[in-house]
Order: sequence, then C-alpha cells, then structure tokens
Amino acid sequence: MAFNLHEGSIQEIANGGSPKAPVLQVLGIKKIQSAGAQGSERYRLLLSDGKHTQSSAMLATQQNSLVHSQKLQQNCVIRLEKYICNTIQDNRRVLIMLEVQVLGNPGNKIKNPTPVNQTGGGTAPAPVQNAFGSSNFGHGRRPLTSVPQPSFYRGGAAHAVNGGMNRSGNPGAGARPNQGAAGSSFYGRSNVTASPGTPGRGKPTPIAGLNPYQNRWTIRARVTNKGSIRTWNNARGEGKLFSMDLLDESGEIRATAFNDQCDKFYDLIEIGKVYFFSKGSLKTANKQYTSIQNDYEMSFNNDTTVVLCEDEADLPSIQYNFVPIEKLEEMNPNTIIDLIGVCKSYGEVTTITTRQTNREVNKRDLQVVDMSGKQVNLTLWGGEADKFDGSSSPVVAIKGARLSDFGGRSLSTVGSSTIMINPDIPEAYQLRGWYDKVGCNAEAQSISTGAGGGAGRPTNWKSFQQVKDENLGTGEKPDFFTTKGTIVFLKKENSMYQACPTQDCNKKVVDLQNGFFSCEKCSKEFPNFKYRMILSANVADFSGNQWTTCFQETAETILGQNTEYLGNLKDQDDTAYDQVFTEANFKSYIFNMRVKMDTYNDESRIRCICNGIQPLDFKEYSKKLINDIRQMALM
DNA sequence: CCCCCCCC
Repeated sequence: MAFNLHEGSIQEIANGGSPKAPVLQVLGIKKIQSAGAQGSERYRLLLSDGKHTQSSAMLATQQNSLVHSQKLQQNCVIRLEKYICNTIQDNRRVLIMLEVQVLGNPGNKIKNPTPVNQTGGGTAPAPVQNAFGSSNFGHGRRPLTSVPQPSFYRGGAAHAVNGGMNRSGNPGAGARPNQGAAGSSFYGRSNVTASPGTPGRGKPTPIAGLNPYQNRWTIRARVTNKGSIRTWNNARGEGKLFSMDLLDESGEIRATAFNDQCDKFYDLIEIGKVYFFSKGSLKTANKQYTSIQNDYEMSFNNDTTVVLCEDEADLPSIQYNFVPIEKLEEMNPNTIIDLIGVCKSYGEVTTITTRQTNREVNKRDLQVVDMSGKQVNLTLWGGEADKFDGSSSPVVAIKGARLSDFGGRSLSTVGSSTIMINPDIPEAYQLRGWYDKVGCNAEAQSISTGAGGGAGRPTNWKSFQQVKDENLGTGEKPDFFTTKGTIVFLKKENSMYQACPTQDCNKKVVDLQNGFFSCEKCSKEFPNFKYRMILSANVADFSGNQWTTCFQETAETILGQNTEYLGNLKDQDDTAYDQVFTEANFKSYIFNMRVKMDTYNDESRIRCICNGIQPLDFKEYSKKLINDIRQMALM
C-alpha cells in the first residue's frame, strides 16, 4: 500500500500555517516522564512529511489510548485531523495532536526527511511570543477548517482578556496592541471574527498549552465537575475553597478557588457550562488526589476572570482515562482512577455510622466487570447509593474513583467522583456488546479477593492453614476470611445462656434464685429470661481445623433448630437435645469468619468468630474451585 | 493555601 505524505506541510506549520488534515508518518513515539507525576503520561512523537521531520509533537492525552492499544506505532502513517500549535518559552513550537487517524503502516521510513527549521523557515516573519504564548498570528494563509470555529467571545469576554500583549517592540505582524492574543491562533486565525457587538480578541489558549511560566492566557473550557465549598483549619491556617474540573479539546485541568475567589465564583460556576477563564496561578499537580490528566493545576487569584460562553456545543463534555480492572491490582492503593465496567451484581443499600463523626451514611456495593475478565467491588455512597438501579446490568463509568486495598483491591467513590450510568461513549457500547454476548455467562475473577457470586461483602478465601501462615488476626484491626469447612465437633456444654429478655439486649442475666433475673446492662430485674446461643464449634477444612464461636443465628443454622425450641428441649429432654448436636456433625458450609487477637486471663490467643454461614452451593463452589485451578495453571 | 470522603 502506497502512502502519499503531504510534503511541505511540516514546514508550513512551522511557518505558522495550518494545513488541513496533513498526512504524516510517525517515525518515533516516546513516553515522557512528567515531573513528580505517576498518573499522567504523555507521548512525544517524531513526525515526518517525507521532506521534513518535526520532533516536538505531543499527543493530546485523550489520544493516549491509540498508543496503549498499539494502533499507533512507529512508522504508522496518520492523518492529523485536528491539531493545535503552541509556542513555549524559547520560541520552540509544539504541535499538540488532538485527533489522529491511523491510515496504515508501511513498515519502514518513507524517504529521507531532515529536521525542519523551527523558527520560521525563512518565508514567514520570525514568530513572536505574544501574550498567549503563541506565535503564529498575522501571517497565516489558511484556517484550520477541521476545527470548529465558533465565535469565542459572544459572552463579552473582552475584559477577561487583559490587554497588554507580549513584549513591546513586537515586530508588527499586523497586530495592534491589546489584540496580540487575537491572532494567537492555536486553531487558525484569519477568519476569527467576533460576534456582532462584542469586541474581538482572538483565540483562547488550549488547556494542554497552559504552564506555570506564562500568566497571560485565556482558556475556553467546560466545567465538567464542581465540588462543594469546603473549609480547612490546620497548622498552616484556615480558609475555604472549592475545586472544579475544566475541559477543552486539548485536555483537562483541575482548578481551585480559595477564600475570596471561592465566594466570588462559587455561584457563577455551573457544571456543564463553558466559560472563558483568564489568568490564574499554575502549579505542579499532585496526582494523588485526582485523575485529571494534567501535570499542572490552577488556582484562581485576584486577576482571575471568568466569563460565561454561550457558544459551547463544540467542546467535549467529559474526558475519561479508563483503567482496565486487571491493571488495578498493580496500582498503588489510594490512587484516583477512571473506571468503566458492567454492573454484574449489586447489594442493598445499608447504613453505616462513620467512626470519626458518628454520621450516618448510606452505602451500596456493586460488583463491576470489564473485558479484562476481572471483577472489582465498587462502593457508592449517599444519594448515589440510594438511587442506583442495577437491575438491567448497566454500564457504569466513574471518573475519579479511589482505589483501596480493602479485600485485595476495591474501589470507592469520593466527593469528587462523577458517576455515569450507560454513558453515550464508544467504550460503553463496546462493553454492552461484550457483556450481553460473553461477559454475562462468564465467571469473572474478582480482584476484590474472590467476591464470587453474592452481592455485598467481598470474599477473602483462606484456608485455616493460610490464616495461621499469614498471621491473620494479629493486627490491630480484625481480619475477615471465608472458608469451606465441615463441623467436626460441637461443644454441648455452656452452649446456651440465660439472657436479658429485653429486645436487643443479649446480656447474660444473674439468676437471683428468687424467681427473678437481674440484667446489669439494663439495671433491671425480670421475672423471665430468654435463651441465647454461644456455640463452640470445631470446623475442619482441607488444611486443618479451628475452634470458632457461633452466636445465635449461625448456631441455629448449624443445629437446625431455633434457640427457644432448643432451650426447652435442654430443660425437658436431654436425650433429644443430645441428638440435635450429634446430627449436626459432619455437615459442610461456607463459613464467614472474623479473627482477632483476644487477651483473656493474661493469655493472648487468636479468637475466631463465625459471622455467618451458608449451606454449600455445590455448583457455585465448583466454579470457584475451577477458577482456583485456572489461577494455579497460570502460576 | 485543599487533598477529608466514610463501613466491613
């Protein structure tokens, strides 16, 4: 297959032109390690048009998937459908590749291109850095028509663009003072006209071009997320703030407004709307707290202006950087990530009380699968938990979920997460198709340690030997595990006690021997009591055995009788009572256990409490074993 | 300048 590279287009771009959709060859792809950032990645490409090469071309982060999927490789011929050009400090021009179509790969370099002259190429005036950090205004020939050309300043953003362009003595290029930005033309230039009645100012800076070294810029961006006002009070002082995520065609950035700016802009900023943002401080982003793909983040300052832009349809509304579930296992806990998957099962809403503030909050656990064949537990909170309906196995896309190491790996939404159900994006349709055909019938391997079938709690499968080998229960917090076990012995003695008859008080009562029973907890005497069970069971699995304490419900399941009946039996028919215990032996269940170090009479030992048992579902359990075998085969 | 985000 022969490819016709658009010879001369690289020189034209270097000169400030904007040739439409040039066909170029990718001679190299290099991953750039950005400072202090583990989350963000950028690719720098060496491009050729057959005549010249251009080495400072950056792939916009939303195109990273082309590299991940290996669609874009060395020697690929591409059509550069959309791009913008940016000039950085030393007048070096950086091409940001917004949309790339891969045409094919001839497998080798075409012709013998030489590096392009970056600084003007002779035919055009030397570029001048203007207020927006751009250079190629005033001498272009052709607009970049593949990029939408809306009227950017209908919102009357004139004041938002502070004048005082660039350097004095700007060698003309036809620009008038205060209009330096006008030609700045990241998107082309000459046909940019302001809407009637609004002063023209030119094109905004792409978000991907923002950096801490230039402070005269205006971006035009959609607010894709907005946090609530939060206050802080720590050693460094106190204050309030709100954060927002901003997105344009070139990329995204997080912005925060503190104190005065917080008051000033909080009501103005609305999610989904597009604004011109002018000026602000840029600093290196701390990726620990966000999945936003930008090395920098913005703080509003005294000079920051924000002006609504009503022409907004051309801007994207969200940008995801999805991580496959299987990749989550290798990532550090507490990373903030984007996830898309199908909700295969989900639990009920439950209410928990927070440890620190004693606040009640609702939560719901979902089990989400994706095409990596893996499954992960995802916890939704508050209103998102309440309103979630998983009955149709919807596709769930989360931007900014927090990875936790609970139960291996699991995910939880946080305040800044956004949840989309069945979003209108290609990944969602692809997942839908995969799930309906394949995924719904396949047994996914959960990375939330074996959350096999049931909704709700992740399952941490351990044998009794593993519990010992891994020292479970010796930490500060209890450990939880699940095993398939068989009852080998039940201690009949002291398996029942006389408890306070008050609902929800299960405290053991003292028999006052006068027909009354005293409860210390309720500080009351009662003429009656209720029986409660505390059954010691010796449970064996293939690896060993373990004494475990079973309270009421689990004991009733094991003995196959309710406590009241058993209490009466104990008092009236000792032989029949014995028989119940004998018959309960050698039955197998799935045991959910809680292990914790316990000190009693100065002696520390691991105490194992049975939190719940389920009768063995042979089909389900066989599936788990088959998965285990598969897993072993991989090792 | 925040960065808390919950439970098991």
